[in-house]
Amino acid sequence: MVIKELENKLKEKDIRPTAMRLLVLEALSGQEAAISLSDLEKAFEKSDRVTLFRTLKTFQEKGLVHSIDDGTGAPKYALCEEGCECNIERDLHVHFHCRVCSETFCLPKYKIPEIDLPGMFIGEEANLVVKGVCGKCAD
Amino acid sequence: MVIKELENKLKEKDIRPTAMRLLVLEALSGQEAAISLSDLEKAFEKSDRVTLFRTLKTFQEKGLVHSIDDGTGAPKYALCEEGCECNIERDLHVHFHCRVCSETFCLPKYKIPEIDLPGMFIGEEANLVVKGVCGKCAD
DNA sequence: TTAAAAATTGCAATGGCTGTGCATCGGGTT
DNA sequence: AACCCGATGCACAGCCATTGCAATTTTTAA
Repeated sequence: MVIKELENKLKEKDIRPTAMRLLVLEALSGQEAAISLSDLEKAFEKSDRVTLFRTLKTFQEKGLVHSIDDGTGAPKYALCEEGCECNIERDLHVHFHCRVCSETFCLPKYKIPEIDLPGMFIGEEANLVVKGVCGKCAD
Repeated sequence: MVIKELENKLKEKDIRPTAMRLLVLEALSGQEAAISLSDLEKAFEKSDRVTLFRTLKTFQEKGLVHSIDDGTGAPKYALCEEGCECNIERDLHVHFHCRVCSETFCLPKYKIPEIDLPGMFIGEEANLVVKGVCGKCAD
């Protein structure tokens, strides 16, 4: 049963599986692209914005999702992949933002290259967003 | 005379040199780090936020400054350097954001490496922000 | 030099977004 | 069953970019 799988996914991360959270997790699972809080709100018209906000916050704290700042002003959220180390170390993978459909994709296979900074700077994390046109919008 | 230099800088970029603009340009010139609209507003308490906003927008359109999204929610602005091609092609250089003093620096010598994207993605520009601690705050 | 036109500026206000305080609800525990 | 604690929903505050409009300043033209 699919609901069971979602439940387990939450329990694995030490998140109490409420109805709301199962729905949000399901929505995130069905998405290829990262989604913003507003996107979620549109998908769940019946629910409160703040609840969704806090749900995402909880997911993030527990390491179930990571947030992406793609420069649109609104953070986007995506499920962490198997090997996602976004909460352990720096978030290393590249994100792609399509200027046509405004969707943002994780490119987990593409890591951010090391940057040799000038001596006085100590780098801790890095965020690389490539903008352009995605496959769906290119045709 | 210094004012003359600032004036020329504006005229070069086809910007009409008003008092406001000269002051903003002067403020930008004196800064090593990139500054936000709010920073500017604090420096010019007598002037209106919207005017400063539009001044920066004009500067940006004319290629005098470029804006940086360092993930703090508020865009920051920095003067374009000699070889800055931010409006011609993609903005290639790296920015550094200090989590202690919240300042953002341009690292014009550090270019964003080319990323080989999966076939369906067409990259047009890229934004790389490294976060950490700057020299002033490291001590 | 003066009048008209255009650009700039300042004020008021809007809309989008994150985030907080507080009361309520519901599920789990004793 | 009574209790407790976390989750939820509502109201609201705060920050930011952005627009409309009127007043002012600067440029252009006569």
